[in-house]
Amino acid sequence: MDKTPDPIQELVVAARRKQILDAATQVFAEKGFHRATIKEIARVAGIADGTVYTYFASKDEVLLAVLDRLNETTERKQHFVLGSEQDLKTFFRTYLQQRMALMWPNAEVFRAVLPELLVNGELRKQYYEQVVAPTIAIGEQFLQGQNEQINIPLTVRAIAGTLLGLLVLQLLGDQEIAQQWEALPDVLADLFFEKIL
Amino acid sequence: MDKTPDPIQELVVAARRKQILDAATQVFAEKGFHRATIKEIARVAGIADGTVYTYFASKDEVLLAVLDRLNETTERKQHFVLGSEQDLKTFFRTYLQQRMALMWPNAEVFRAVLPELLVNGELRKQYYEQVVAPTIAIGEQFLQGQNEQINIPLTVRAIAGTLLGLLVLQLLGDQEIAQQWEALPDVLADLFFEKIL
Amino acid sequence: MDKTPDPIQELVVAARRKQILDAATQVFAEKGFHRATIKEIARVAGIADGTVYTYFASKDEVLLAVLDRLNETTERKQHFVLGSEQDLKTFFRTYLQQRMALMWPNAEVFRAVLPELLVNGELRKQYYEQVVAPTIAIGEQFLQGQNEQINIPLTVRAIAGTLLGLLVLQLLGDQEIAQQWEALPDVLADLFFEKIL
Amino acid sequence: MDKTPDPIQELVVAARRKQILDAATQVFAEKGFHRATIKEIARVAGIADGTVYTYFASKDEVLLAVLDRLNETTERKQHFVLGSEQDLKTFFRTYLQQRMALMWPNAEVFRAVLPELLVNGELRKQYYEQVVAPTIAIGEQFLQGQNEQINIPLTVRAIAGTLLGLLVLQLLGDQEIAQQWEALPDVLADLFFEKIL
DNA sequence: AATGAATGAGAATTCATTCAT
DNA sequence: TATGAATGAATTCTCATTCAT
Repeated sequence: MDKTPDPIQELVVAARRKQILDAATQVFAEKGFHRATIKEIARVAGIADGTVYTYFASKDEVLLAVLDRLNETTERKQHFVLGSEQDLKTFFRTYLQQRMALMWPNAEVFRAVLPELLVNGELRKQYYEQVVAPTIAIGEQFLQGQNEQINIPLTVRAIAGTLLGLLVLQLLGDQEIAQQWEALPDVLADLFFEKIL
Repeated sequence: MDKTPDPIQELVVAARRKQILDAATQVFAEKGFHRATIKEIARVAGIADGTVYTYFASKDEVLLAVLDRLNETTERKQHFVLGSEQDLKTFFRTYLQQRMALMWPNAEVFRAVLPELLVNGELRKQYYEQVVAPTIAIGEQFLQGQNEQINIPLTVRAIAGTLLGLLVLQLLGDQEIAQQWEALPDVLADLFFEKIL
Repeated sequence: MDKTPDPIQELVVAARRKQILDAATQVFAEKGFHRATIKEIARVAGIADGTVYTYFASKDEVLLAVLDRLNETTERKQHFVLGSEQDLKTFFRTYLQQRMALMWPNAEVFRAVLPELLVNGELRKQYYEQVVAPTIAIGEQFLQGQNEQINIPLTVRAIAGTLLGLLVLQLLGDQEIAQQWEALPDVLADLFFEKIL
Repeated sequence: MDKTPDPIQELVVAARRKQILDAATQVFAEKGFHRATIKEIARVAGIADGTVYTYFASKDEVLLAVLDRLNETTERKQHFVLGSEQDLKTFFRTYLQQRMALMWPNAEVFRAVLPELLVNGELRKQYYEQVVAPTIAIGEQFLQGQNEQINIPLTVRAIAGTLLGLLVLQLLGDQEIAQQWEALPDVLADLFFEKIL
């Protein structure tokens, strides 16, 4: 009586979900969560309005799923980095490159998600615990033992904040960042590890 | 038929506008732009729904005005800094202190405004030109001639981004930043001007 | 800041509520609760859809209010009877006349309300406690001491049920009852108090 | 091209219809016609949504069929009574016992069907002609010649109404009737045939 | 025949905006 | 000018029904 896990069905379902989430991501990014309508998401996905509700219980769930997918991408690829260790600056630059390779392509998703994240307490909490806090924790572990003098929590947050802030700046319309983003890892590595100022 | 510029009237009008904008700022910050209703803004302002439309053409205009007021505050107080010059690090720390004294109290307004800024192209452009671009320009002027080696545009954006990113991190629920924000100028000055890592 | 009880406003509000409830009663009676739409109720009331929600929080509340109004009518006029006492049969006939004078004009409201009453547990409970139970209780008090032999609870329910059943029969399309309803008090008085069968 | 009346097929079809009608009866009784969904009826029947439409043209048809089945049951078993005749009171009590044995188990079906009956003119007409009118006619025949004084049509309707009303009272939540329903035939026989009041 | 995903019409509800008082 | 009731467009979500597999 229960769900027989038909592997073909699962593929179809996964494909449909992806189709809807892709559409939702695009429409959210263009219009923001509230101005986006199920009608338009369905239109972009090339399906009927009602079909969205076969795969997601509500518009909120669609947003959640968009967010989840973002996390999954982030999490899955994060591991590569942790093994390779050299001097801190080189490591940092490599880490940045990878981090940014993940963030930048998803910049537009961010535009879609950040607004709700800022305003929706429940969502925010979930995102902070699942994505932000772990990232910061990793950074804090790294700085542990590096330098006794520094305020580790704030320093880590400053560095994480720099990446986040640059992303937001770009979303706010800054062209320079978009154009030179490949140069950013070097610039930031210099900024944080050399006495350039 | 022309507008008689009655100075008393103007005062009354200004006071009413402020009353509405204060309420709007608060409600936008609590609920975000879309979830905020004119009814609630009016309620918080202690006036009738319709009265809002005597002073603002639409809900969008109210948001615009909230944003404008934020800009004005920022701009007006920005000048103070420019005169006093000492060594760069000290100056930077002082600058940060002032900048943050402006930004942090308005953090919640940011929560309300940023989502719309990210999503509303018109608004975004206006904000970028009026607030972001000038700020960056000032930074670029400062770095000009400091150090020939560095990528000035990106470095300035990185520094500005750090502030912005820390603000967003805080809005995303980070407690550490909120608790230690007074320590931030020192931490950042060290991070950028000393070789601490 | 709170509600200033403006007597004129209250009249207007009461009139509007009545206007909506009249329309709702009619549409509920014609189509039943579920098939009735707010759109049609508003149309019959001669107002816009949204206006209904100025006076009632939801469609359910409209039904509740229709029901309440039915109760009020019933309660208010019930008192007349209780004082006048003669022989039981005469009293019963008089009581029936009054009861039916209340029920028959509201027959169509019943058609509207009964379906929901049968299906909606919450509503049903409220209706039973507020209307049915008190009516039965009154009947039981009357029979108390009349005749020791009889099963008072069931007898009272049978008599009340007869009235209710005749109403339902009529709602089911019986013409005879509708045509002769003025003869019913006599017929029932004979049926219950004379040995006619 | 013609329909081949395969007897085995017919059995299968009949079994499926019963399966669906049983499920529908249950779900209608629980939730009422409108709140019941084809999805749930199918789930309870253990089949797919679409399959319902292989056996019934629409949700309305399912209701019709539930009602029809109710009628058939009632009609089929009604005949037994007509032969056995004794004194009227005894006969009446016996008749009641049988009638109630038919009605009470189907009380919950009534809850589902009555609302639609009250509201749906077509259904109502059909039900009245097929079930109510014949029952009343039988009663009228019985009273014919019993007593010249009485208003036969109304008296019969009163008696039938009593049964119907008691059923509705029970559906409205009355516990007493449900608990004592076996005593009802005696109570009613006394009420109608003895001068107890 | 059976399935159940897809469809899309339709319903309740919200809320920015208008306008008579 | 201030009011707040009235408006009705727009939105989310439901569910009877269809139809390709």
